Amino acid sequence: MAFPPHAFMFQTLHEDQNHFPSPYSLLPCPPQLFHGGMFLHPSFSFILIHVCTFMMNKLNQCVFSFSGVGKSHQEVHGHGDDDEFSDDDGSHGGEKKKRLNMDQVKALEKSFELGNKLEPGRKLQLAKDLGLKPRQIAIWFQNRRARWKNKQLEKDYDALKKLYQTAKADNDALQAQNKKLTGQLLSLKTKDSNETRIKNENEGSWCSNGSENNYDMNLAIRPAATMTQLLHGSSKPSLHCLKLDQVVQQDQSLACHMFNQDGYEQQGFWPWADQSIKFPLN
DNA sequence: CAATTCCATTAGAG
DNA sequence: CTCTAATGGAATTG
Repeated sequence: MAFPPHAFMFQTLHEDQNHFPSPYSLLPCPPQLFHGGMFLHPSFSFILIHVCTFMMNKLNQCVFSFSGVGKSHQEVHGHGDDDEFSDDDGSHGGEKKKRLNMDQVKALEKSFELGNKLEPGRKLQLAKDLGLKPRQIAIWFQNRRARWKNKQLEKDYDALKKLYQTAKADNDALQAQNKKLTGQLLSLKTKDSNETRIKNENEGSWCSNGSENNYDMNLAIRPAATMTQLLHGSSKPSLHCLKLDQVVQQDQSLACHMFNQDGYEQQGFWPWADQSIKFPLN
């Protein structure tokens, strides 16, 4: 069998729903019971449904209760209820889809607020109170849960969007600050190198004079280079012999290490975070 | 394993 | 068009 008999029967009916009432709202028993699980020729199914529909229309005029009907496909899939085939809402054979009225929706909404899961007892009570089939109550709750979930997703999305925008604004501010500080650093280095050159021209090479006094003095007037030494833990006098481009290169790499590629400060990079080390900017 | 719920989808009403 | 009642298969639950 290429497809289940039930599916075939439903398809046959579904395509003709303009002419015939919805099969599941009419069948007094599940499709399987009509053909006992055997494949039916389309025309045979068709005739059976006609007969069934006719019988149901007749039956719908009477009071009936199917308490002893066997488990249907619908029931297995939660689509069946004990009064599945009653016509409590006054519609005729389910030929037209009918929207629930305001009072029914109000009552269902109220019940949904109490709990979005529908217990069997509540389902039956609601169905009785609102003049609907229990199946309709179950479907309404199912669809209502789906709507609630969609709303919730939208809310979550909005909340995440706000968080992102806040984080982005913070990041932009930090990037701007980073750029500003890098600029300041660069100007300090330029100033420093100019002063060093002038000093060298006036006094000759201080590199040959390795006295501690000179070293201390240079610490005071070469903040950028000094910072590099402090951060790299180097106090060797030989550093003083660095050429200008070497100093710039070193401090540029320092600036790069201070922040990662995204402009975020590298955690644990700043040594003075714990030791309150300060260095002169001017 | 039966009942229930979820999910994607269809189709009718407005 | 949108909204929602309804379907049916898959997944979950007890």
